[in-house]
Amino acid sequence: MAPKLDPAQVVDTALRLLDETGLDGLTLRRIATELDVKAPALYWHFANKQALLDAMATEMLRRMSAGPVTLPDTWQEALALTCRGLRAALLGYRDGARVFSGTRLTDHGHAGAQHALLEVFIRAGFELPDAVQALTTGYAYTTGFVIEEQAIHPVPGERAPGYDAEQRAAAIDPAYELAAAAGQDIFGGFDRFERGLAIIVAGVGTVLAPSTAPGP
Amino acid sequence: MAPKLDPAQVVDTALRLLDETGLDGLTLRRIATELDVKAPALYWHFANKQALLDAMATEMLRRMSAGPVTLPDTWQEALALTCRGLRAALLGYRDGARVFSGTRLTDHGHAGAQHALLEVFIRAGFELPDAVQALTTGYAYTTGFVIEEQAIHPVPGERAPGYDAEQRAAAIDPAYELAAAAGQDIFGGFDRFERGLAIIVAGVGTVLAPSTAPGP
DNA sequence: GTGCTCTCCTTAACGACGTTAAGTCGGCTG
DNA sequence: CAGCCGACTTAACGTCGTTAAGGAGAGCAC
Repeated sequence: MAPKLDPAQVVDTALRLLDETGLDGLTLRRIATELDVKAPALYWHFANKQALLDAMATEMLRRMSAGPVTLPDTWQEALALTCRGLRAALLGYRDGARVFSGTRLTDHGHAGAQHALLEVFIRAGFELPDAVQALTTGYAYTTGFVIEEQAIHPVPGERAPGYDAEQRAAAIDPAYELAAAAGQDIFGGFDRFERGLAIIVAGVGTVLAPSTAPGP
Repeated sequence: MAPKLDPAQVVDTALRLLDETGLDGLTLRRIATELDVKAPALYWHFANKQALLDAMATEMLRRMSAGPVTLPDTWQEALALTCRGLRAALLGYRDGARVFSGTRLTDHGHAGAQHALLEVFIRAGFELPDAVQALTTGYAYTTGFVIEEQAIHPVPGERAPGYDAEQRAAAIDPAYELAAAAGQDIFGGFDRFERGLAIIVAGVGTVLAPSTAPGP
């Protein structure tokens, strides 16, 4: 008999529901109902809920890597583009960063993209460990940033309660004016992500980059 | 009657249990049992479980800030020291980063430390928004790094299954040798955190730092 | 065509969780 | 002494992830 369910479709539906309900509201029963199936049916295709979450995270990344196949020539642009892409992929789903950081990837389909990216660095004269260091630093920054970002804006546009800058400033001991004023910048809207990214790219340039003259 | 429970003691016990059980195993019933009390008693002191988690995160930070009261003079050392301290605080508890990134702080006792830190930047000639940018970039990097770190090492020393470098290399398409080899560096033990921190400090230096000569 | 097996799903249920409602019981105040 | 209130217990609700047992239908054997 033609199976009513296939894993890819389950992941699809789960990702769609994630946007509606958030990670905490994403239950197996809800997913199953949406697929017109009872909850235990999911266990035929996934060992448990975590396995489904892993598959969801993998699919999120896959959709990101599916985008631009051509990388820029300079490692600076390649690194920045990758981090922007990762951020966009995580922001593309509600609680995307939390899902992503709580899972292990279930396949290595992203190895191709990773390889291509590393090649850009190698071609620029980086040693492999340095290239890896540059990448992982960018990844850590990006995931950390987006986790905080999504804690403030669970769904883009809305704003979680308790993150209001004025309210925060009022609660802080006035003696610490700097910390209070900082809230305006922390919660303010301008593009902190891009500036942080610029910091990291520049830092890689001074700490890790080989001499600008390519080797013989 | 002398209350059997006080909130600080509850937070204490919960943090201790967190190390034993991990975040997923940390239930209200378990915490209550440890305190020789029934679970609903906790609702007298905390509105719900999230409120307790918030208090735990706050206490984690408080213990961190309780440490070194004297900051270094240079912003470079101050930034690095703060990020190292944050990492140490998060690593100090099992799933510390996950607890921390999922919560909002319940008081602003850390405002003092934040103020002092910002002052170091201001004294070095930074504009406040730039100082905040430097800090938040370091924070995002640190939390992102530690979340990944604790996903691999749930409890320091042990290692979660599925994160073995050789196993990973074997699973990757051999055509992507760079990505496979990268695993050795990703999972390898040397100090990626410090190098990433150096990248960020250097990047702040080139992107944000004012001219080295202090203004009049 | 009957019977076997394998795949894929259902029904029923278990134990644990967060949380709420109602009750209890000591100590303090009038 | 009566009454209130703070702090906790007992009982229970609904939901969750997960497991066990069973059943319907397709494909093959003979």
